[in-house]
Amino acid sequence: MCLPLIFGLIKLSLVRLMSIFFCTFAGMKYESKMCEALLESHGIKPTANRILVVRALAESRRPVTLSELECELLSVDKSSVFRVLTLLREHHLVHVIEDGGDSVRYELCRSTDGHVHDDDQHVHFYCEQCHRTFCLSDIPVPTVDLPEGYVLENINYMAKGLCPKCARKEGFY
Amino acid sequence: MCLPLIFGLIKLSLVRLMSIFFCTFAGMKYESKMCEALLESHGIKPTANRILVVRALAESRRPVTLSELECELLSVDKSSVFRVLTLLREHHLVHVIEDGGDSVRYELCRSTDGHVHDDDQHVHFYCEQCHRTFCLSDIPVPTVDLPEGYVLENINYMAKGLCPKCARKEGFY
DNA sequence: ACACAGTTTGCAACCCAGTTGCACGAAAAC
DNA sequence: GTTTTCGTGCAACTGGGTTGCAAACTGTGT
Repeated sequence: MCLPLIFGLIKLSLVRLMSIFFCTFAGMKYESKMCEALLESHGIKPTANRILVVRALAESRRPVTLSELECELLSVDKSSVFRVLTLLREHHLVHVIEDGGDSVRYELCRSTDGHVHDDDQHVHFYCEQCHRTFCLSDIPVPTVDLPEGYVLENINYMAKGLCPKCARKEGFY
Repeated sequence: MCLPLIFGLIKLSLVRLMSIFFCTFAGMKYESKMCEALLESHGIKPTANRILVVRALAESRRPVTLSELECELLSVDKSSVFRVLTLLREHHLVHVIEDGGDSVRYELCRSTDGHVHDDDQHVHFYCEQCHRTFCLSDIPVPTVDLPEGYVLENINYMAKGLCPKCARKEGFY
């Protein structure tokens, strides 16, 4: 499982320096600057780790788990990734989605105002065969009328079944 | 936390015998017989533990976690509860819902046919203040049109925010 | 009633994502 | 330059979930 043990051994600050180097290298610089700006606009000091985490989140097309981030960002310790994610969550820069797999997934909020409500709440799909979670970005979450008294904060809409690839494998089409 | 350590010490077969005794006592008998029938109708042999678990699920107005069941059914070991739940899930007698709390919750399916699709998929509400999960039984889950190729199995619709009681406490009303 | 095979159960141990305490190092404030 | 605060890595812990195994139970044939 992503060989954290092996790679853990070569988690040297060298790797970290390289990450920083690459950030300021060629086309990546802009990306990194954007992440920095994003962090600052949410009132978070843009440290190296935080930028890396935000960049990884921004670059991934799917919501990711803590351990996926850990594997991708070899230079950053799991606990640091966790703390960054917690911080981002508190500042409404990421939201979590639960797909019923073994761990929760994090996704960058696409909201423009960046505050309590996230105006990009879309439907997700969890494939019970390959255990991947898909963003159905153009399908907004349908709302319901809650009974009197409930105060809605957000909605987790998770459709489950077979993704197109697995459905084909199973002979559905 | 529900003192499992203390009570674990008095988990004697005496307790179990008493449970069985109470099941066949007065008004409880019918309840227990119903659970038995429910199990049998789904092709599951109705053992004492299974009946207890189903009964606990049936009696609870909210979806419950593994550990809640464990605390309630002192006579039954955690692993047995887990295995019963797994079995019930395989036979589509219970479904799981994820409220984003620390553990998943189990709920009896109200479907009449008892097969793959559950015709009682309703909305749930998770209170971020008191961490309770409510069944909004009369609100059916709204459906969406999935893109071509996806095969839908079921939907987890979890609204989050403040429950009426907590909303009042927070001065919303 | 008895032996036997298969099922169910409790116990203990394990797994692993998530979380926390702590001490070191970097950055900011003075 | 010194002090204070903040951020980080490391290691250990937590707790829900899961599994292996042996004992207890159930049902069947004799």
